[in-house]
Amino acid sequence: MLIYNTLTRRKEEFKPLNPPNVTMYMCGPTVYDYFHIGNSRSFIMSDIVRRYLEYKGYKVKFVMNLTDIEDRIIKKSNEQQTTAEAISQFYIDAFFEDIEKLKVRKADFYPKATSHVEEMIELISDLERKGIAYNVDGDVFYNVKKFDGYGKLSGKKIDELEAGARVEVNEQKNSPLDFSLWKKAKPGEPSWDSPWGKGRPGWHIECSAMSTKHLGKTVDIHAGGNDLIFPHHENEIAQSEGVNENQFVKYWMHFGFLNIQNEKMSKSLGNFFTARDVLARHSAEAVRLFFSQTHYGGPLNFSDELLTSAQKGVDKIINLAERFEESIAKADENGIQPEFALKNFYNEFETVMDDDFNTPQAVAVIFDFVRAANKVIDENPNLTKSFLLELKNFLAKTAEDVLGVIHFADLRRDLHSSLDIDAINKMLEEREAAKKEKNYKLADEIRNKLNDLGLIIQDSKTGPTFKRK
RNA sequence: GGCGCUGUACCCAAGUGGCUUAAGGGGAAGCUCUGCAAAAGCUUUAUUCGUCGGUUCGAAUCCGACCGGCGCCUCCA
Repeated sequence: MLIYNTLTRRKEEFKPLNPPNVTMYMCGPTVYDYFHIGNSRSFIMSDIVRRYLEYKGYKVKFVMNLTDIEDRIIKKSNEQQTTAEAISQFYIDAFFEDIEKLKVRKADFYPKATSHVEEMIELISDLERKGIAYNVDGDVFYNVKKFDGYGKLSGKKIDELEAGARVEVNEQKNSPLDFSLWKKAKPGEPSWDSPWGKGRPGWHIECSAMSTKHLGKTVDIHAGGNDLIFPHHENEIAQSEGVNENQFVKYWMHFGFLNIQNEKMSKSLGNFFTARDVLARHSAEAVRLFFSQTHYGGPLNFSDELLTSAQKGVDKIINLAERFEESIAKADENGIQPEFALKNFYNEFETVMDDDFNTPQAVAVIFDFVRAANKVIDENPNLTKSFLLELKNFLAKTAEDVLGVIHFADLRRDLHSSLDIDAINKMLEEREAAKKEKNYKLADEIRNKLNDLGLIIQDSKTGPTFKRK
């Protein structure tokens, strides 16, 4: 399978270090606020990458960091007159709630920055010993010129960056490009003891330290949003490879932005919706299908209309899933087992996903399957149970397990929770009777009543069925 | 200024040299089924891929120029 590697700007054959094991590190949230729907794109797409690797038989160890010490957290804690810890814990809880609602699978481990200060100090000390880091009165900086490969990920050259001159001027730094490894404590800030005095770690150092500690010196995949390429990931490479001679990351993956009216959605521009706001209006499945319908690397515009269209697509898949559930319940092994190119659908799905996770084409394969499956059910009233189960399994393995755009367990729950099935069946029988007497007025009245209960009635050759609106 | 992404139907979007005289979803229109609906199926909806040139037997796909949109270079998924 091929993965586009930001480092080489090419699609490369994916060869993990120790197959079938795969190590994957994803840059997680800074927990100073609820995350927005743009952030969700990275979380969901990395989730899909991880799920597909598992589909392929890899054993993935997936680690996502939680940045729980950072300027914005400190600022908020001062504003609210509480501790940084209280702020970060509040938003960590919120993060897990939202991630669960988005049906993003939990990482194997969520290391917190504040639990790894010791490891970060060690790493900074190593850099200092090697003459790469320098201490200026309690602030420690990374000397960018001491690392030959600086700029290799983002394609930047040190000279040009300096010419750019948008870098903040800090008299203490040797060069404006040098970045903070350790920040000297200011009054009222949380701090830790270190060889350089009280202070707190810089932002970039945490990922180097935690990735190495939990996944080893070389990680197979390191992922994050496009905006992390520079400086964050560039600096991670400088830190980790400055200390360890071996390669820090084999495959760098970066996710495109979610835009609003062609502008990047971001907190600073104020043009964002939180994930929880969006999930109040749309299903997680619609959000996931919406993201899956475009390639992970490019930009994508967000709007409620687009999510509504995605929901229509989800409904189409759900409809088929419900047909499966109903027909499987009724079916046995006395029936027809027609020709069906199931193997081709699997092959197609894998071929396109193997090509750098081409989820839009994978979605297309699923919709092709939906049409073909509907057709075979239409044309054959008595299919065998095993045949139907095989078809259902395709949806379960692709649409559910990999893309997460449908969930069979939710279907059953939706149908059977908080509904008086007996009463509904009784109303349906009355309606059938009315229909037989051609008392359509009464039949429609009953249907309207069921509509008011939130049910959609569908007549079919085998009798009426119902589903939730 | 440097680096990178991007322009395909009414909307979203895949495809990066012949398998595609362009997938899939939404929308729209017609038909089948239906008491009517709904669902599903079938059919139709880009001779054309920002513009202009070039390379090639052959280009949406390669090259050049131009026009337009966006991002990073500062915290940001």
